[in-house]
Amino acid sequence: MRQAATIKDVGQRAGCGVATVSRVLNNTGPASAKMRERVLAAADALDFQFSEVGRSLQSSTTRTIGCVVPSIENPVYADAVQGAQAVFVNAGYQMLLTCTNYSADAEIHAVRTLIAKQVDGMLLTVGDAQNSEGLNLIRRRQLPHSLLFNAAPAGQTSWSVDDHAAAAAVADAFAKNNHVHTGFLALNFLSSDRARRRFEGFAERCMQNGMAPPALLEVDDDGLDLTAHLHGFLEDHPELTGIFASNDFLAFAVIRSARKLSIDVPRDLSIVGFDGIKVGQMVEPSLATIATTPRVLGTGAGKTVLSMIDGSAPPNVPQKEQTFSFRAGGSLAALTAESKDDGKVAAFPPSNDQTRKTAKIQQERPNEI
Amino acid sequence: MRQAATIKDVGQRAGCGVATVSRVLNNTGPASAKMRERVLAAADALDFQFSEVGRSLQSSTTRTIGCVVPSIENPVYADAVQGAQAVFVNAGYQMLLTCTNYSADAEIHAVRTLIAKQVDGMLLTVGDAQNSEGLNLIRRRQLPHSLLFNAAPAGQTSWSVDDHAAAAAVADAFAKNNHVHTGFLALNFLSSDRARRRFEGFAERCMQNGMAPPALLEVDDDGLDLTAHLHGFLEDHPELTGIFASNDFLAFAVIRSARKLSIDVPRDLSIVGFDGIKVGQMVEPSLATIATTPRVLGTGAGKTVLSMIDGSAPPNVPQKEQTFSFRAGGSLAALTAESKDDGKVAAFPPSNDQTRKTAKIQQERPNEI
DNA sequence: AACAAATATGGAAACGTTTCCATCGGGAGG
DNA sequence: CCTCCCGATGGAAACGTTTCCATATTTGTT
Repeated sequence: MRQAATIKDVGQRAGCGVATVSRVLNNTGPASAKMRERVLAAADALDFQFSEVGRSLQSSTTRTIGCVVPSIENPVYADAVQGAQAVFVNAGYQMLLTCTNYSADAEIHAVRTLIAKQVDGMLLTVGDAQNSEGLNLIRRRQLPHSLLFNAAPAGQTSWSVDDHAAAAAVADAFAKNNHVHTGFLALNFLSSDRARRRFEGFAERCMQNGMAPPALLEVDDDGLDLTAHLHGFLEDHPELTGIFASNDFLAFAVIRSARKLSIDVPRDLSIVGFDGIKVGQMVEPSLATIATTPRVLGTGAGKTVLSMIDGSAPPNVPQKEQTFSFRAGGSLAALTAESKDDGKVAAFPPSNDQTRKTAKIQQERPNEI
Repeated sequence: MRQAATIKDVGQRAGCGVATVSRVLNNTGPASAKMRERVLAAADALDFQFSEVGRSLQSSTTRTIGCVVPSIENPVYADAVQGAQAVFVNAGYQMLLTCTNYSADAEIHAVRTLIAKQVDGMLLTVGDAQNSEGLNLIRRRQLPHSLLFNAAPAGQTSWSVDDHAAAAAVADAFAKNNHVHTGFLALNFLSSDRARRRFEGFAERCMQNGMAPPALLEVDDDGLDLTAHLHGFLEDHPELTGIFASNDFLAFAVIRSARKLSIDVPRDLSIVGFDGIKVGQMVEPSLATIATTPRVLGTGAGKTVLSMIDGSAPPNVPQKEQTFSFRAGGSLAALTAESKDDGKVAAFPPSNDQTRKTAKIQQERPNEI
């Protein structure tokens, strides 16, 4: 039993040729009743299962789809991946998953390996869709694929959030609440075209709304403690009343750092996130954010790939405007006319002193109950 | 270029046999300088890549490892899976991922498919390790594998949190804070041996600590609104001062529902979670919980499987006691002697009556912010 | 009863590799 | 100059399937 049984073993035990075994077990072609029974019995006795690799070789199809995403620690990707995976199993496909950790090297390496493994299709989120070696390889090979969370280059299908428009909606939300001086906070700004699109959309609409151009704060470390960064940022830009974080985790990190710095959210500083992860609605203050539907995107992209494989009609990608919605939350508050006028001063009114002291103490013993 | 080139095509173009091509491209066996050059050129011109399925058939090895987990929407699994995946790529393996959504059917189906795909090993979190059809199949086939987040049956390796002891630590934390009447909240209680072990460990230690046996609240729907459940639960058990939620999301959901019911956390009700997801430390109040290290478990389990495959020495599994640690947080507060004495009355002092009324009203409009 | 037609069955090729083995050529040592 | 060896090379088998084709067996029709 150590070595798995092959179709040959079954044939031998059933006293017939391999062709017959194949026909019986696959229910393809004719077979007499007794033969059928003998084969079934033999297969059962030997715990026989067809080897997919033998099949793949002969059919030049692997019923496997490759999936490449930056990281599933981010629930946005996790949800999308899980949605796609569900679509795949339903259609009898398995999913080979690779996380690149936002590394272009890992990306191209993953694509190469998946191509060598002869995946029937591919689902991927690349760092930069305009300039991805892996993506080029896939195109050259004409492998069925769909992009996910990347803006589609002309004539390509892609399931993604309209980052540009969504970021513009954030600018509008700030404007509606009388904010003028805002900042944009990004992680992996260089290795992610998504963060860049969000910044562009945000900055553009800020201008259109007559707001100041947003200040850009880029952080590179993955640790969650932004306190020092935030402190420096606010010192450099004392007029800031709101920060747009390029994802919800970053937004949470800012809120926490603000708390440590005795800056009240939203009274002293408003925060808006991006993605709409579910904990955002469970905490106090709730997080104002762009709500997205990663699962929908994942299943859609999965179905697209499958349709390219079997030639069926692809699902319709959602209208750009339907890929997101602004979700109000307690972390974004309106600036009063007064505080709007003199900005920073209003942000730290005298009555705050008590608060600040308490906060300092907490900062020194952060893990205390 | 539509059909990928094979080694035969390369041989033809280079004017040599396939054996030579194989030797040159794999750097195995001798070859003259000119031959080497011609083969390399041909391979390059044809964009040649070896087909892994051909290789797999001949080597009866796929360099693929199967991974079966309930869901990567839970960051605990997501982290573990990503950790394992990183270990695998490093060793030149790819990972086939399947999420079962806590379904036993999906579990056995996934295992079967992965076996048919001839994975070299398997990493899995099953619903019930004592009674898993898939696990039995794997054992019968003597496939290298490791469990993850399941308690190991005798003599088996498993990378998991000591749920029992961790839950006991929660009971201790409640005891230290003078709580006597607690509840245990679980999702998927029936389909997850983890939740059951946590309940047992918790209940046992509660007894040992002279506390009341914990009340069990089981919810089955996946929606995040527990308000109605919580309300009913507290009505049935008015003496409750603390709730142990079997994971952090559930804990957040309880806190949110409590907020809707105008029950202050931690003053009126203490909450402790399980898992230690990172947002828990970013919110206010911070979440008291059992901190775990899913990534460590994932990488460990991954390495274990690899070691079983190549026969090398397996990594040491951590001591049971080192698989978790209690993390204090603002959601767990000490009961004052007074409130401890007369329980319920103190938890809902007269001044709270107003509160309770408000709560009822809010309950009728559960999704309001 | 004999023959046609249909049904059952097995042999063998093909899919893309690796690897064993045989062959072929040439240089060194006698 | 003849052997002996060693490096370079190609042929072919094997891995586990499916499927085409040929053959053998049954059934049905006159």
